[in-house]
Amino acid sequence: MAEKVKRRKTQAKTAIVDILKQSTQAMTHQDIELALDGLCNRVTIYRVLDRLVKEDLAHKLVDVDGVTKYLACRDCGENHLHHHVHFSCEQCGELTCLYHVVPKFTLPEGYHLSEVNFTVRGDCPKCSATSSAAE
Amino acid sequence: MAEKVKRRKTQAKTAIVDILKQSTQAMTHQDIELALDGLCNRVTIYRVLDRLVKEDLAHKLVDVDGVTKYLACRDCGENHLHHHVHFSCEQCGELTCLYHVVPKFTLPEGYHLSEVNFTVRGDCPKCSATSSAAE
DNA sequence: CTCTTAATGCAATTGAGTTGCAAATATCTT
DNA sequence: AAGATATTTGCAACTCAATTGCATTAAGAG
Ligand SMILES: [Mn+2]
Ligand SMILES: [Mn+2]
Ligand SMILES: [Zn+2]
Ligand SMILES: [Zn+2]
Repeated sequence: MAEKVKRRKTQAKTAIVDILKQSTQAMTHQDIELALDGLCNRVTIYRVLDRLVKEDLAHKLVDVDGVTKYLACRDCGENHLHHHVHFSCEQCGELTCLYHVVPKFTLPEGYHLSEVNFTVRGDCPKCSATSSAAE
Repeated sequence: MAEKVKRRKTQAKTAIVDILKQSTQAMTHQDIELALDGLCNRVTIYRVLDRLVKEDLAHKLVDVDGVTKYLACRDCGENHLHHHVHFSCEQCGELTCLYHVVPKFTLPEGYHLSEVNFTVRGDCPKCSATSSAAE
């Protein structure tokens, strides 16, 4: 029943994967478009990103403010679950994975977990350093 | 420096607060519009909701899929922090607060927390019950 | 009741994301 | 290498949530 689609290695896909891999933080569609500098069409970026997510090469995250961002899949293991915390900086706006911060919790009876999205907002080390220095 | 704005008690605001308070789950703008049944303009709903959030009478949440939802503020204490888990059902789509589920975690040095958004996706008790009964 | 200003309605606009379709191109087959 | 085939792309048009400007309405203070 599962349609087997033969993926192709294209210029746009290669470029986008490279850009995502080079970034330490999650990127918006717009970030990527800017980085690509006209290499391909806006729509193509959306479509490539969709494919990357399907192929488990990238993750699609929604930030606390509703902004959709993409992240290269690194060492996520089998299921590509993000059990760790994502940190969203209120000052510089960057969204990063805190791979080592894995919250502990227990769901009540009857709830069945399939995915987790734990985002913490605040000031990142960089920004809290500069803002406290300014005082 | 803080602008003191004198809020007014209007028909739209009262109705929207009532609707939010009666709901056990977070509601979208559309849900609210439907419940209001033409009582006021679409834009007014957006503006009232913004005000309610500013006045700490409601919370604005973004679901895992990017859908914005609103929730009446109940016993949130002083700072209105949602340290508990929000559960988002993949089947019925409802988003609810699991007030008793508060994850434990520790941020690394240098990170300063101001807000938390922890959403768990999966099947709610209602939906997991009916789907296992169907097998 | 009168005055001030917050709140509303309406029409137009923005911006992210999607869709249909024809043209381009990656990959497979001879 | 050339041809066949299905994927990928570009473009234009579209959808849908949310925002904005502005004239009008209506809280609520005095
Ligand atoms: Mn992954
Ligand atoms: Mn609250
Ligand atoms: Zn920062
Ligand atoms: Zn459910």
